[in-house]
Amino acid sequence: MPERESVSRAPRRRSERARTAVLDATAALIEEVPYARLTVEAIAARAGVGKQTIYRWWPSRGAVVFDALLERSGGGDAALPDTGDLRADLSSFLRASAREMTAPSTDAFLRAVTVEILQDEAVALQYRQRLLTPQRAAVRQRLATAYDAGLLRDDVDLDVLVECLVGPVAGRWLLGSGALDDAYADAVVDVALRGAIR
Amino acid sequence: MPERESVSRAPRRRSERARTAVLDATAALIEEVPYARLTVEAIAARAGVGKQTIYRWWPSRGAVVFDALLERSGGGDAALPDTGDLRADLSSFLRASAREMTAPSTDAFLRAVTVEILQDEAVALQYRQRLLTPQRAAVRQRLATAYDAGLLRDDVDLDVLVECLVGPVAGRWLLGSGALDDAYADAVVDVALRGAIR
Amino acid sequence: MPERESVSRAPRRRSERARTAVLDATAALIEEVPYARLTVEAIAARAGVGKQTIYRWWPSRGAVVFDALLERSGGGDAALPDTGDLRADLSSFLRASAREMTAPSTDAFLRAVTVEILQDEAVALQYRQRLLTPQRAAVRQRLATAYDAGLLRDDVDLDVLVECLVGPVAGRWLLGSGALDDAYADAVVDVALRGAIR
Amino acid sequence: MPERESVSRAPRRRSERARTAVLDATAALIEEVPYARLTVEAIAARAGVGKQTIYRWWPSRGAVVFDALLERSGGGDAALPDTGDLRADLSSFLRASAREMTAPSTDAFLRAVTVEILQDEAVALQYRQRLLTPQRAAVRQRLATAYDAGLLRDDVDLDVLVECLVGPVAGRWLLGSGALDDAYADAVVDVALRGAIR
DNA sequence: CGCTAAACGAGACGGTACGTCTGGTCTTCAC
DNA sequence: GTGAAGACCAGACGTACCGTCTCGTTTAGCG
Repeated sequence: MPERESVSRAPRRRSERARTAVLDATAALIEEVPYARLTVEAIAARAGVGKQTIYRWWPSRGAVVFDALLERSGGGDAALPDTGDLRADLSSFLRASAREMTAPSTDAFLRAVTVEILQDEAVALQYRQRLLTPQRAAVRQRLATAYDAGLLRDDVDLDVLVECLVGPVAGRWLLGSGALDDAYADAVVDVALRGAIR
Repeated sequence: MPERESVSRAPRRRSERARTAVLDATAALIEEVPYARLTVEAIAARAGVGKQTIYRWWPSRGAVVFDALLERSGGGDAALPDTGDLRADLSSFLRASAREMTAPSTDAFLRAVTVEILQDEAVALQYRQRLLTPQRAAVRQRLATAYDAGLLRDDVDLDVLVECLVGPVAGRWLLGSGALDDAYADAVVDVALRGAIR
Repeated sequence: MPERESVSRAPRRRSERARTAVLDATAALIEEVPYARLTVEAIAARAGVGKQTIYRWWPSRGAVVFDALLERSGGGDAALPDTGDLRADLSSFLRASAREMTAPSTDAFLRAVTVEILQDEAVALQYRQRLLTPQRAAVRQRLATAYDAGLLRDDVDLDVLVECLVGPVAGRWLLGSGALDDAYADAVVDVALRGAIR
Repeated sequence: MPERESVSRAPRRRSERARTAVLDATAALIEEVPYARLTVEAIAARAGVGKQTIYRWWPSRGAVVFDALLERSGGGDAALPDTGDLRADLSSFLRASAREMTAPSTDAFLRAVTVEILQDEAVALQYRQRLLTPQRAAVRQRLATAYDAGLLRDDVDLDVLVECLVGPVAGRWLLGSGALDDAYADAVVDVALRGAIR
């Protein structure tokens, strides 16, 4: 079992101090400056680190940013609670997601990572594997429970259902096409769930 | 009624030749080079135009790219056809959208514009007003017809319904989390529509 | 006999107002901004004239500057006074020249024109013909009078003598290698004249 | 005793290779293109150096050009030979100077530096200190020897005498007002010296 | 416990592109 | 039909960062 997993290369005699300083500086700067102006030099300066130390361990700015997001999200693979009330569980999850996404700090981070995802397939892959998949698996798990309990239609595709819940919220966040509030979260749950329950 | 509306500034004695050359060059380059390496200098060179001519009429690279997309999308406010079969109409729309998004040319353009949307609220606003809103209005119109015909539940929010159709598809495109094929389009229509019909 | 002579092209139906405005603006700007930053655009703007009007009548910035100097110097071909005292006449001439050259306004103008002379043979030629030669002729004339009166050695070359008077003063102005005061003017006259008188 | 002194800033961990390449490229270009079209970019390109490397160590194009001249002139503080014949020594010095100034390569360099001297007092100061003063001191030294030997008049100012020798030659070079040949050099020596000897 | 190799901070380097400024030309419109 | 206004193509300006490459200086692990 590898001790550290990330987009950065394998450490040999790596300074944990430097690594942490870089990721912290990155997190701080992401919230302070527009992402287009977030430079590796600024990260290095803020972290009190040589540029080479960054380029030694990360292949690109995007990788640093992604690692910073990883560090921040921790495991993130917390399963959805199961109160027995599917609609309520989904609603509280989607409400929490929406709330989180609109927090300035998360918003800035997410924008940065999304920009990288759009331009670098390697980051996109990492994002899917290490953040997206676990998150969706958690939702899917809750739905699977309901499915096994016979609450959902036989012909429903759980993966599609997950995306029908998460997609609209992500869309609003990305495009700013409307308020990302509890009401919206619930409305999405309503539509998706009504289309799935037996 | 203004003759030309875009994110570029109001023209005074502007060269249409230069304007067109810039947008064409931009469209061509977007498909040829990774967006991160699409430079204003390259656009100017390709267009046979001075850099100043670009900076005179557009505030940023993002604005040029957005204008190029506008030019490309033309009106784009084509209404959805109404064959009387709501499910079929939505399905064919979503299938077409998915197919369009995966075309390399559109994909590259969309990635570029999305990157700008994420980093420049002015572009995001323009995108919403001039592309997103008309497109969604078209879908909404088709749904409204069905609603008026009493096919949909009384309590359904048409705007949310639109997003439940479009959001998941956009999500897959953005994150590459699965195939963007006809089957997926239909599955989304199934879930969304089953949750909306009376 | 041409009506106007200068480095500018031949007039056809030229606006005297524009011509004067350009030369005045040039003179004003030469004193206000470092010559390296004196742009044709600035002259045009200051003169309330289109750039094309300048380029239509003058081949280069240097030509404008030179014309402005011409306008300023007027004829300039005033002969040296002849009080009968050669040394006194030369001294007062050289003193006046030195004083003139150190006046900020003349200094700036002279620097500008010298820069052009160094880089544009056409300007250099015009300068020699229209300003330098008349000035030196005036000095030479005074020396010739003395020569004819038998005051100077037979073998003296009057042209060289003129340059031995003017050269050192010009050198000090150009290089700032010492004070350009009356004492220096007199000292130069002393050396040159003592080497020339019988 | 500092190892290198110039208008460039103090080196810290400067690349001698880059420094030399820049000065060599500058020297080459000065002879090839009119000074007005000598750009920093061209120097950088020719030297195989980044523009920033030039701007890091020199404050302006003029400073680079001056440094290139310094490099070229080497010490330059060679004393005048003393054959015992003052007139001959001065004559050969002035003839050599005149010949040197008319060599295309030196001429181009000198024009460039003079343009800078006229527009940048910092360059003018450096020129006086590092090139003009040593050169004049050499001439003055030869004159002083003659003075101490009682060959010159008591009341002669050696500095003025130096300028009466050098000034006319410089004037002809600057203005192109006549041939810069041996005859002229001798004529100037004649006038100046005849005005100075006892 | 001292050697040695690496990782480190610093920052110069060759480059690329930025956004601005100006040169000189060409076009439009008012007088 | 000239001249002001100013857009146009071109290209240099001086700056900001890129990613690479020395520099000496820690620092960690092995021998």
